[in-house]
Amino acid sequence: MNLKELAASLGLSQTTVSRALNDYPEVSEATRQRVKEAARRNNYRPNTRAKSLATGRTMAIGHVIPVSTRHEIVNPIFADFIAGAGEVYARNNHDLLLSVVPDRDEEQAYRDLAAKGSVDGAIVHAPRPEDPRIALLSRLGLPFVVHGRAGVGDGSYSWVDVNNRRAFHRATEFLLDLGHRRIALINGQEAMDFARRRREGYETALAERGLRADPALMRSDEMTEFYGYRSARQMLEGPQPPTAFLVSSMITAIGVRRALGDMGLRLGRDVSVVIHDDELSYLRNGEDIPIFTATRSSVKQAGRICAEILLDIIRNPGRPPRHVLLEAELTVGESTGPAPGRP
Amino acid sequence: MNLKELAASLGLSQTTVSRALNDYPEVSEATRQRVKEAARRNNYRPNTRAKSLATGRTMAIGHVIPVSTRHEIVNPIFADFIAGAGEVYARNNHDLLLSVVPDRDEEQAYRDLAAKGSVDGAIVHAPRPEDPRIALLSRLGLPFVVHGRAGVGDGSYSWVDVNNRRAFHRATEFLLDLGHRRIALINGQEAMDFARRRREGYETALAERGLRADPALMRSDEMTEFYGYRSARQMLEGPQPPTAFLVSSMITAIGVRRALGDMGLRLGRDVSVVIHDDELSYLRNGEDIPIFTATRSSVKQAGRICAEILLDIIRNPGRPPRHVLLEAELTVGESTGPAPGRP
DNA sequence: GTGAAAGCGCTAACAT
DNA sequence: ATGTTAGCGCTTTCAC
Repeated sequence: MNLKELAASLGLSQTTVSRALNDYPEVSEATRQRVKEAARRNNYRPNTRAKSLATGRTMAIGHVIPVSTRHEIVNPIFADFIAGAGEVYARNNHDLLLSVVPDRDEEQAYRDLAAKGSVDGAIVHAPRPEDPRIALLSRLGLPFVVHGRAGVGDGSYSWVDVNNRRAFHRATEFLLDLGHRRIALINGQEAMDFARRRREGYETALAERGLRADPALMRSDEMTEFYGYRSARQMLEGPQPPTAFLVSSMITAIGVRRALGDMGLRLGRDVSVVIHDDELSYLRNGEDIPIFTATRSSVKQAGRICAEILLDIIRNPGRPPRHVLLEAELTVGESTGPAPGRP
Repeated sequence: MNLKELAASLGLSQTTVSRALNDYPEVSEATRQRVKEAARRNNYRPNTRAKSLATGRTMAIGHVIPVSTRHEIVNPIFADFIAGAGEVYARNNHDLLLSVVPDRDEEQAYRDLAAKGSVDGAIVHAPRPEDPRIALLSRLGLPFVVHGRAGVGDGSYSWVDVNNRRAFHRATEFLLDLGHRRIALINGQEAMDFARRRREGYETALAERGLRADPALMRSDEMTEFYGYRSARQMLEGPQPPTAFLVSSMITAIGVRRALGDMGLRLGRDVSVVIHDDELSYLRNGEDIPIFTATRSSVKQAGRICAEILLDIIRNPGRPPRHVLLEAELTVGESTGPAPGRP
């Protein structure tokens, strides 16, 4: 059923029906009721294409998900973020347009979104330092919000990020307080902004206690299970093994734990592990994770906030950019132990 | 730049330009070249809204992702499936419209997609037995493909599924061949079609060797890590512990492995674990998983196939429904061992 | 308070 | 081979 038919069935003009449905004040209350009731009865929904053509607003937001040409697997972060954002869109009658593109032609994807006029705004995922997409979107005049930061010119656009620096700072402090002195950092690729910040937090916390980060205890790579396993084994078999690990992702932490298992080491007795990740609520029930910061649910929250800011920007252009820094929760589980040989 | 402006800049009518760009045969080759070149230069993209209004085709596919009202986390399966489907859409110039809805009003979401005319077809995720969405979509006349099966009337619509029955049948046989007799099944909720099929495969394989499934070794629940931990501990502490586990998801398997670790049991020596899951390529590098069937990448493949079938249905209405049953790969890792006390 | 008519950007039937 | 025109379903002036 379309507007024309609905109007005909009511003996009214399309105009009046449209106005009634869109809550224009000049329609009489009686008419409005009658129209709305009929619309409900007929499960009438205005055709979004026609509506957006007429209004110039698409009521849709674009998300561009880069998929690695090297891996089959998609980062589950995207799923949670999008779930959060999708919630907000649904509440605000917006659609979510998802473009899955090989990571090399991400830019063209944004260019297309703008040129085809299919969205009112876009979300930028996984920004890299000096990310060209940001300049591009500014140039195109397409409203956008970044999940994370690109490092430079962060003040000129809106972003929502987790306070990675502080999360790792606090986690490191926590381990230091337990008496640990040799704390390993198994980090993500430093090409990613968040990994750089995590390292800074870690190094700063050490420095504040007069300690220097030991390069032998630091790794930076793509966060796979095997990377965690390999790194942990190498370090633990080294001359001065760590007594604690800071790990950047759950899947990598699983690898670390496998290494511990293979070497007969036990969490909370021989070694402590801290994980910063956004997937951990998966494991939470089990309570076997000594400490962790941030959860995948906080990513969902980031998705919600990004979406809300973007919708706000679209509704109120010209406002100054907004920045939200989410604090990661630091949770301490039962099996966290002091450094071996300490009280 | 829109069609009008492009046409004006070329001194041609909109019609000719439109025809040239859409490869209509009646345009002269010279004109076509000239038009296409100008379009390229100006980064012209037809406005999708206008186009779909004019053609009646939206060139968009809807995916409805139900999010549990109980959990924050989104099943990563969706992400991989959508990545696969998205690839196909991109190749075929289709958009992907994602609706994130609370699992209780999924049906309304499909109803809306149809009424708002925002998509040409839809994918049905995670079908349940006698899923009402299937009847609904048939009634609405919206083309659709189901990822999985709803159990009854499977012949009447198109679906793509993994052969869960056979996967579990083979995995069980494999363990039986290793000498295992007490094989535990830690399954998903039987409200899900795939879980039922997995159990059938398991039971059949046992029956074929004259064994009966022991209810004490079977569990069915939502697949969390703690569920795996709890189930494994209970069984292993019971009077007749299992020597092998068939586990329905990676995260649950992590729980099982934690239980083994806590009890001082080792994989491939004391216990074997088989995992059927779609997330396992995560762990694959590490090669510590004795056996597994299907991988998350096969879900991506399922996404591709679903998308291709759907596009085909849209292009060629009235063809008989198509059914694709993907065989799960069965991979055997190094640490798979014979049943304890056997050669 | 309601309606007629124009127009959003495109395609497609109908000229020529 | 190219152009004119109508129309997709809606919103939005403008008129009454």
